[in-house]
Amino acid sequence: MVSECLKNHYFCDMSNINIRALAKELGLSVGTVSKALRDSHEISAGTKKKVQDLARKLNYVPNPYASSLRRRKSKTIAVVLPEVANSFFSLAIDGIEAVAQEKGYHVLIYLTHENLLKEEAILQDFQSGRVDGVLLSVSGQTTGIDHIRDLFAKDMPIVFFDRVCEDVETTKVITDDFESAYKATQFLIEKGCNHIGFLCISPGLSITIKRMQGYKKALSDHQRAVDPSDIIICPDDPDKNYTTIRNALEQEDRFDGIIAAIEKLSITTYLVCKELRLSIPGDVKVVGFSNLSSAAILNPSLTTITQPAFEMGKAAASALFKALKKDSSMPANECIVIPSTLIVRDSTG
Amino acid sequence: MVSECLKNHYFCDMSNINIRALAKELGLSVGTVSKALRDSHEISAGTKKKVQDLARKLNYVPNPYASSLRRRKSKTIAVVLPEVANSFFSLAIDGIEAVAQEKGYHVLIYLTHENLLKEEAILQDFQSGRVDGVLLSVSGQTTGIDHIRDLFAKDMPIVFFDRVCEDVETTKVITDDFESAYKATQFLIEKGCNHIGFLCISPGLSITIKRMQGYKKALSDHQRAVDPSDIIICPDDPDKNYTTIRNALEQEDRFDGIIAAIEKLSITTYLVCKELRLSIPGDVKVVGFSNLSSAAILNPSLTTITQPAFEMGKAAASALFKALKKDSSMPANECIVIPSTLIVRDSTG
DNA sequence: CTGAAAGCGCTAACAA
DNA sequence: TTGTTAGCGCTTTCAG
Repeated sequence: MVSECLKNHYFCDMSNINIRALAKELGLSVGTVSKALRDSHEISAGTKKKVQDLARKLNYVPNPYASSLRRRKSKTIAVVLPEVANSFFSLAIDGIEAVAQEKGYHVLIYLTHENLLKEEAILQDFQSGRVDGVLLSVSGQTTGIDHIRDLFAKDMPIVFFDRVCEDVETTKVITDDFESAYKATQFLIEKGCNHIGFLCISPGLSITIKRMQGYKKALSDHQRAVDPSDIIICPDDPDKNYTTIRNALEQEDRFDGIIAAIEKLSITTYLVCKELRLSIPGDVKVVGFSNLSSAAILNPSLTTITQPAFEMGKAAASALFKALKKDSSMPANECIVIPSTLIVRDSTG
Repeated sequence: MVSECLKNHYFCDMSNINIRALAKELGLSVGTVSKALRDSHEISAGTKKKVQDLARKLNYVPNPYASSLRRRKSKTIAVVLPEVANSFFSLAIDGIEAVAQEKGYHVLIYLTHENLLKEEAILQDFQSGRVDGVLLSVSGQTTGIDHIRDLFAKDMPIVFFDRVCEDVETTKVITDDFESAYKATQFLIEKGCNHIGFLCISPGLSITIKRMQGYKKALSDHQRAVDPSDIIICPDDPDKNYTTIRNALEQEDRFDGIIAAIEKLSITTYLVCKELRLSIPGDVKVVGFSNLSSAAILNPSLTTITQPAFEMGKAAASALFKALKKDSSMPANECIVIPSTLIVRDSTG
């Protein structure tokens, strides 16, 4: 029977029910109760049941911070991203969260807004042991990797996804950026394009480099000259990149084919073409790296290289949890490649 | 000078530098160091400087869990959402994160996937004190609110945004759903529509109800009968809601105007119209509640009611932090309404 | 202004 | 199988 004392306590502030209260109530020690709650094999079935029943009855919820402090494990991972208002990252988060929820982990989210200083500050904080592992897609400004190495050197498991750093020896989940860009470029060549532009944003990013390489390789494999001025590096600002793309398309010898290496650049390209009354695909054919759910109903529908965002999120999270399980072991130094799909629609004729 | 002992320790595992190590090194007590680090007024400027300098030099990072355990504050908030692969919620997270980062708070993210059981489990966990406050946008299945009340009753500050529960006396950040739907409906009437359909998903949701009321009121204010069968409740499944909408548009007396109360239903409507060779806006005019960045380049461009998602996220987070600052006080029982904008484009002729 | 000491709630040796 | 105890690292009285 529940004592008066405890009852009152219970009605006053349920959240103050702790292991000690349960122990006192049952005439057991805190150690026994702790083990019973964790379903330890060294506790008798009867005791376990009594403890668990009372815990449920009193709505006992363990204090995660006490547990984390003691066990040096937080059951929490961090996801560090450039931004979230972007279909790729949104879907990736969905995938990550699905796996984390299944494993009973909590997910802290941090946005760098493509700012290296923020990224550094965020990773620095993880030295505190706030999280057990990190899923990271680096900012567009991230060239140096000291801040990542620092954290990694202290045995923090880090798994990269999409925007990776080759130089850190850990698991990286990526899509086949080189091949996709190659395929897209080749496709535009086959469709008769003679002057194919490559639009990108952060030129230092792994994905940008790979995509650019795929683009260049496809051109040279098809006996096309690679003109550096066909690679347009846009500023990461909606208005400015509108101007940049507009300038490019106002040239005498403008592109008749465009590869937009980033989702938002496809949209800007469409807007510029509308403004300049250039027909897609008549005057310019467009392929975009994109996960837009609305790609099919754009005007015209957009040919995309669609990345397996959800799967990449899941794969990254799974790789991290694999490392966390056999604890004190770091993620394998491997690259998991999940292929993208070229979905042909009307923007390429 | 740093002692040999500490030096070795330092090189082995930086993260094990704690307050005690700093204290020992400086010949101070842990209490003094703790206060110096928190810039307490009861510590001399000289001592503070010495402590802070050493902390920086040794790259000391405080253990957040020890601090949380002791202070019963986690400096962490939770964001509980139905999903994230959705432009509204993505933008809202951006807004929330911006405020949280500024205030030095951490953000845990949880997705309910529109599932009430998950929502209950997630909120139940918060009883542990894992977070200092909760930003919540309820699932489509959430009709009962006992799980929310339970948490709220234990003094957990909760701020609702977008999908709110009227019955919980706390801050709610919403947009003017009734007025927006009214405006959209009126606009379609003015454009000559005689048979306006209202497409929605979760009929129990505050936003759905308000939008539906706005739709009905506009109809009756313009002497139109409100036919319940003009309100189409779609299942929350891409394939099924395609079928539902298709059925509706295959009727003899099909709609000549549609209000899509949810972003994804606009996209489905477009796909169905394409399939059935119905012209937008010729045969059917469409207005969608949507934050799609691609709305302007759809075929045809989509007239939208665009919600101030980012601002709503910021406002909700700000309201929560306001309550957290003057601690032990709960968020005001008020409704912050941030208006949406009707952006007229080609889908309404 | 600084130090000593008592915990926050939980876990994990080690004893019994 | 259960109990005892010593902390995890930090904060916060209260004394000095």
